[in-house]
Amino acid sequence: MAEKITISTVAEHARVSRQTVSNVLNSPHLVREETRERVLASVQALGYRVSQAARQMRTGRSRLLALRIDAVRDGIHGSVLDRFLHGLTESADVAGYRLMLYTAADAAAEIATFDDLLGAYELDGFVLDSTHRGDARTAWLAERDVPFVTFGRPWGEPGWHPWVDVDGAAGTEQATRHLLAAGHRRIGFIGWPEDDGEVADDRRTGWARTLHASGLDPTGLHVGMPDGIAEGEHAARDLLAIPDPPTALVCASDSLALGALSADDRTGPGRLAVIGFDDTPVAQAIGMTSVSQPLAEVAGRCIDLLIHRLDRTPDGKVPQPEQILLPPRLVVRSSG
Amino acid sequence: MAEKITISTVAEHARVSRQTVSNVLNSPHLVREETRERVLASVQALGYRVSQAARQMRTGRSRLLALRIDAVRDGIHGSVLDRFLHGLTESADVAGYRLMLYTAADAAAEIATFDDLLGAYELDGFVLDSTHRGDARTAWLAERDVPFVTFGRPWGEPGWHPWVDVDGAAGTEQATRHLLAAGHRRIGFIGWPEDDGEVADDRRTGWARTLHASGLDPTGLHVGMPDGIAEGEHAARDLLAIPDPPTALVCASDSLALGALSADDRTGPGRLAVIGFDDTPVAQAIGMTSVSQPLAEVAGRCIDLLIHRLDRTPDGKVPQPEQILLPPRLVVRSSG
DNA sequence: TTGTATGCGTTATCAG
DNA sequence: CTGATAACGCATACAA
Repeated sequence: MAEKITISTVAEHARVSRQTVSNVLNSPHLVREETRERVLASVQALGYRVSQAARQMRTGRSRLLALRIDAVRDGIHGSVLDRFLHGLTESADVAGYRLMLYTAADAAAEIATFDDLLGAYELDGFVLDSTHRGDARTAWLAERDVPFVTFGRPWGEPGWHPWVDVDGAAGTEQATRHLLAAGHRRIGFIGWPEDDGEVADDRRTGWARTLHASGLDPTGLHVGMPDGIAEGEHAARDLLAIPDPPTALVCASDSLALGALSADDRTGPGRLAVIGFDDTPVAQAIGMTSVSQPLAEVAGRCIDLLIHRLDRTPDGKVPQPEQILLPPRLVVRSSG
Repeated sequence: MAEKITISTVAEHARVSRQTVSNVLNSPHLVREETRERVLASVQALGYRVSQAARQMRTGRSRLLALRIDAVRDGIHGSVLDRFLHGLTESADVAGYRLMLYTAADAAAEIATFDDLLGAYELDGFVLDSTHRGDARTAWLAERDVPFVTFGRPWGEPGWHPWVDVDGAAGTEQATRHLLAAGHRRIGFIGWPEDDGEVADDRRTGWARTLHASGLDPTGLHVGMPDGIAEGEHAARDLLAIPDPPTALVCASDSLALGALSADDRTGPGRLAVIGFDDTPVAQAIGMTSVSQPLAEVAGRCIDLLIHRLDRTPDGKVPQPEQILLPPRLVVRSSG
C-alpha cells in the first residue's frame, strides 16, 4: 500500500509551504509561474489527488450532481434515459463533476431524498426530468436555493428556472412536412389523451399547424390513446375506418407507431406510412422513420446550465435562469 | 437558510455529550437504551444527518459505489443496462450506499478512472460488467485490494473473485426444450462468431447439449455472426437454404432473432419459430419469445456481495469470494 | 456508560 | 507572492 499522498507531501516534495500548493491548485494566478510549475510537477510525480472529502468539508461543495433513475415503466423508453445518462456523465466529467443516482417512488419520496442527499452528501445540484406544470419538486428546490436544471419545460411559466427541452412540435412538424413532401394529403395523428399533459399537446400541435399551413384540415384526423403498442394499433384501425381515411400517420411515440404499423396489412407502395417519435431501438430495429431527440446535446446543455449556476453562486446573486429549446431531427427510414 | 445541524447541535438538544451522540449512531450497544432513545428523538426532531464528508475523512470510507456507463453501442441492449442500473441503485440505497457513474472509452481509460475515483472520492467499491477472460480491470483492482464485484464470470478461473452471472446455457436450453416440446425437431442456432468470447460459447452450448440429450444432431445447424439485425436475417437465410432446413431457431440475442424473423415471409402455422435472448423492449414490442435475465436480482446480489466484502474488511482477512449463477427465464410470446 | 482531547486534508484569513 | 494558523464535522483512544 502506497502512503497517502496529501497536500503536505506535495509541499515537501516541491519545497514550498502547504498553502502554496493549495494556491497553485485553486488560485493559480496568485503563484509565480516558476513556483507553480515546480508544484505541478510534484503533483504529477507523486500522483497526488485532492481529497474531495476534505475539500468538501472546507468549502461545503461536493462536486456531485444527482439524477433520479426510475423503475422502467415503459420498456420502450429505456434507451432514451440510457443515452441521456451517458451524455450527462460525460459532460459532468469534463466539468469536474460526478453523477450520483437515486430512486424514488413518487414526488414526495423524491423530495425526501433531496433532503437526505443534501444533508448527507451536500450535493451541488440536481438534474430533473419529466417535469410538469406545478411540479412540487422544482418548487421545493427553488425555495431552498438548491441549484437544479430540468430536462423538460415548466409548462406553466417557462421562464422561472433553467431548463433544456426538445421542441416536440417542431418534431411532429418535420414529420408532417416530410409526409406532405412525399405526396400525402390525408395525414393523421395518434397521440395521447387530451388531459395527459403538455407534452401531448405539444406534439399534436406541430402536426396540426403544419396541416393548417398547407391549407389542409386536421379535424377528425387525430385520436388520443394511452401509450402502448396495442393502443396504437387500435387507434390506427379507428382512423383507417373513417371515410376518406389517412394514408399516413404521425405518432407521438414509437410504441404507438409500432402498433399503427401492424394495423395495416397492405404491403408495397399503397401501404400506410407511419412516423414514430423518440427513435428508440425498436424503430432502428424495424426500420421505422422516427423523430430523434438530440439527447447527448440535451445532456450537455443541462450540465452547462447547472455548472453556470453553480459557479456564479459566490457572487451572491442568482443569475437569470436560462432556457434552451433544442430541435429534434427526423430520421427517415422505410416506414414513411 | 436553516443553521447547519451538527452532532453538537444534537448533543445539546438531547443534553448529552457530543460523543454520546456519535456512539448512538455508530456503536448503539455502548449506550443505555433510555439515552439512546432520547438522542434518536433529537436526531429526528432536528432532522440531523451525518456529514458523509466528515465521516469519510475520519474513516476513509465514502459509502459510494461506482459503475461504468458506456456509450450506447448496440441500442437494443440499452434496456438491459437500464434495468440493471435501477436495481443497483435501489439495492445500494437500502444498504446505505450510493451509486456513482463514470465513463471510459476503453480498459486503460477505465483503469485510469479507477485511480482517479479512488484517490479523489475514496470509493468503497466497483461494480463491473462485461468481464472477459484475463480482464485487466479486475487484475488491477485485485492487486490494490479494492473491493469489487462483476456482473459476468471471469471465465478463466471462476473462483478468484466475487461475481454474479446469468446462466446463458440454461437459457438457450430452456428455449430449445420449449421448441422441442412444441414438436420441432430441426432446431437451429444463430450465435456470435467462435472467437467472440465466452458468452457466445455459453449460449451455443445450452442449445447443442439439449439437442444431444434428445438424440438430435446439432451439426450444421448453427451459424455465428456479429450481433445485428441484418446479420441475423442473413444467418437465418443461410440456415433456411440448407437441405432439410430448421423449422425453429434459437438466437443469442434479440437483434439476431429480429433479423431471423424477417428472413421468413411465410405466415401462419408453418412459420419459422424464433426465440431471442435478453427480452429487450423490442421483443416485448413485437411479441417475440425471448430469454429474460433476472436483472433486478443480479443487481441485488451484486450489492450483497460487495457490501459483504466491505463490511468484513476490518477483520483484516479477505473473505472467501462468493459466486452466484442465476437462471434466466423464458418469456413465451407468439414467435416461438 | 459518558466526557475530553486530538487529528483527518483542505482552504480561508491574515500577516510577512 | 509566500507562510503560519484556524476551522470545517466527525470518530477514536483514553480517561473519568
